[in-house]
Amino acid sequence: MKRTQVASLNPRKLPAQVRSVATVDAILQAAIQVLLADGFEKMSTTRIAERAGVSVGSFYQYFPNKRALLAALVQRHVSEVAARAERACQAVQGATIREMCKTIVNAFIDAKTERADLSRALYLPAAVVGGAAIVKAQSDRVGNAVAAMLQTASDASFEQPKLLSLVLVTAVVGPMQAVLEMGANPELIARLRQQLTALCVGYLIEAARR
Amino acid sequence: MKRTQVASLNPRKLPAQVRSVATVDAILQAAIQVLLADGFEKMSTTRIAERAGVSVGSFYQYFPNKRALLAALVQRHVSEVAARAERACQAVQGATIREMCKTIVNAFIDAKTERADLSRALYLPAAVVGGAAIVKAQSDRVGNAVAAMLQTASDASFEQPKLLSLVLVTAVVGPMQAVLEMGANPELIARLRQQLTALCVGYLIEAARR
Amino acid sequence: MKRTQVASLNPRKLPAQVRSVATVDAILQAAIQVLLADGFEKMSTTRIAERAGVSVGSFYQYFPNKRALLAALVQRHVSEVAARAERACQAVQGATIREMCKTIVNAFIDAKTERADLSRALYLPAAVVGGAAIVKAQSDRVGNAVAAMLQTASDASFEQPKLLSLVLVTAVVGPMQAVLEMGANPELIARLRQQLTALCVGYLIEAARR
Amino acid sequence: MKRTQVASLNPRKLPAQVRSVATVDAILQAAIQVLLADGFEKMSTTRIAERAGVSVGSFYQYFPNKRALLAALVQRHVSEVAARAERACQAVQGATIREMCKTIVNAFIDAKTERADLSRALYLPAAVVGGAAIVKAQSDRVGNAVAAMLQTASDASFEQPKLLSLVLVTAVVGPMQAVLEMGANPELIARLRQQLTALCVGYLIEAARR
DNA sequence: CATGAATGAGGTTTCATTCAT
DNA sequence: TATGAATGAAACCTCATTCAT
Repeated sequence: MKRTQVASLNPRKLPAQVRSVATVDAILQAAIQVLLADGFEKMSTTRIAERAGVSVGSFYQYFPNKRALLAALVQRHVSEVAARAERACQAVQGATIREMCKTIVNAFIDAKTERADLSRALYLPAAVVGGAAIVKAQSDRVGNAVAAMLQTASDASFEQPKLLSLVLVTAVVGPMQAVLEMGANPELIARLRQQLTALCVGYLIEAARR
Repeated sequence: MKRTQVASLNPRKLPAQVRSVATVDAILQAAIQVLLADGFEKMSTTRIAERAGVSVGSFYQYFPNKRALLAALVQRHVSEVAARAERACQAVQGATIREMCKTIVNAFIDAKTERADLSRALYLPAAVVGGAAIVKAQSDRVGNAVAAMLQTASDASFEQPKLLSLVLVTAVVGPMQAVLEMGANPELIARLRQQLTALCVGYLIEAARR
Repeated sequence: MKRTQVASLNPRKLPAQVRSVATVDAILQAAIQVLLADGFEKMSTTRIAERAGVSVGSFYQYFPNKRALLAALVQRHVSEVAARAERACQAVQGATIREMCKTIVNAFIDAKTERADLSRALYLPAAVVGGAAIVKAQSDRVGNAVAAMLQTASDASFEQPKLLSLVLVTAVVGPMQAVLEMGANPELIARLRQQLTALCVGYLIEAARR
Repeated sequence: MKRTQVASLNPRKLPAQVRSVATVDAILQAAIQVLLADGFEKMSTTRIAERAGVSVGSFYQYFPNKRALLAALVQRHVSEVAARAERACQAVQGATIREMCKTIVNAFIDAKTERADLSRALYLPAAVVGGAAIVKAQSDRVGNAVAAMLQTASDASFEQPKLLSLVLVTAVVGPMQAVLEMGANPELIARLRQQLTALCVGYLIEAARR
């Protein structure tokens, strides 16, 4: 992260050829491996390239700088989680509040626990890369999906669906992270599902009441 | 010729003389200034010492390494926020659930917004330093206080106060962070107070119901 | 934020391209120059790289750390002296004891005086780098050659050739070093040749007698 | 060994008072302890002072700089060994060559093995401090004693006793060091006594013959 | 396009030495 | 005299990035 920070984070060129796609993918995979195996501090461009089986030069053919790689990494992960949540939202249109909450909480927990290690490991890269923005974008995306879903609830209606969704989505992350940090044993996860559902349901009821 | 580096994060030497205390304090203050003004990446020990008006040598007289300083910084901040929350909890023993939630949410938001910039800026140091542990410790502390408070609620009783408190405390952080990230304008903060209170109240009611 | 340092003394990368070979060589030469001109204490990696006309980065591309360079330096020197002695031993197979002693003493003195300055200067690096091991290895090598040679002596036979050789080889170093330290004028060197030969011959006769 | 190297190596003041003597001694002892326990690289003035139970300031009251301490350390050790050898020489005036050699070799080996660890550990300090000079001085001292002894030999007479003594004294060190490095087990030491005696006797006979 | 040797600013940390108290 | 906080030059080493081949 030493020299210039000016360069944009967009990929330097669109991988038109098949080989390019493969290379980019190899680099991203290698980055994850290095991150998980050696930690963020040891995650150097050289090491990543080595692990990916390409030269550092090639690395810079596909990413303008290291930040861009980190951003891509975070982007990919976050947006996959978001996509899942989105799908879950669409699947329960028209259901009851409780049904809705149960569904998306489960989707979220499943997505997170499946790649719990990566999730934790990406914490630092996200922070470095200004992940807030990326996370924000995806949160909004999920927020929109949630808002849309809430509008269809069979047993309640809401006045400020946008704000509600934001709170809902961000509130759920903290407890999840905490439990992941505590070691994520199945029994604890199970209780977390109940509690997060209760958190969401309770909030929505309380918010709807006014 | 380098030397081995075991080095705990504990302070290298407890400041005995008056001069020492001043030095340590100057270093901590300078660290915060540098972090806020130049950002985490530029936060080098040299620069901190310079800003503090002491030599690098003095820095290392009191901190075994850079991590230790970061840890101290995070520790100080987090534990002050925790202390506030703790005091708020004790102040509303015996009140209603709604009263309790309103009080601690406000205390939390006040503590965070007062030093909003620092709060945001410490995010990355915390991540680097394994802040999870520090945050966990303080969360537990607040969690205990919250649990104790909940036991005295005049209008409800709870079966798993520990788990409830954990979820409560960690759930509140995300929305706060998100709003801080969005620029923390007063109007938004005001709405956040309502929503977080609703979140907590709703959760507690929902949890008590079973 | 430092990283752990395990780092063996083995070269970090084997120079493949022509350019690399030149770089490594330039570094080794520069190291010797700095050692001789400025002394061991002033022999920093920066200074060496500077003198070699390369960047510090290049230095660390080929040597994992400073110790490794020192080790390489000592290794090269010691093993060249050893090689010479070895060749001398093979050249006088079957001769008389006196002939043998004269030959290897001369070979040893020649090798040492030719690069007398380097020999003296490498004393400290060797000590720092645990040169004992390197020297030991090469001593053994010479010892073996000497032992083999002794077995072919036309006028004597020995019972413990290994032990004899060890003593012989190590005994010869001290007086040599002492004379080097005294300024190594030709007249003194000449007398040293006689005395060391006498030392060796006398020892062998005395040892054979039993 | 950082700053000025100009300052003399002589003690800054003669310890006139008893307390002073005790302090100097404590420092020297502490230095040895640190050297043996932590190694030369970790042997800092601060650590030595700490171990000695005095402040760094006091350290510099008694030694003008670190080199002076090292020099004193080496001096003390080497001169004690020399004194022993000297006494041994005087004790065998008028004896036969073989008797003489046996005696001084034993004296030397005894002195060295008694403090074998210290002997090895002082190797590096000696090199750093220009121990050559110190060792030279003591070697000369021993050389003189040996020369004087040789003059009284009952069964031989020598033409160049000074040169002979120098070679004798320095020749004996190498094998000793080698054996110490190999682990110094008693059986090996015993054989070393024989071999070194043979080395000396053989040399003297050979030298006397001409 | 790929390679990987080269770069060098800059980071962290040590430690001999001084001097105000 | 003793203390130990403070100093700061300088050492080692890393790693994102470039560019000649």
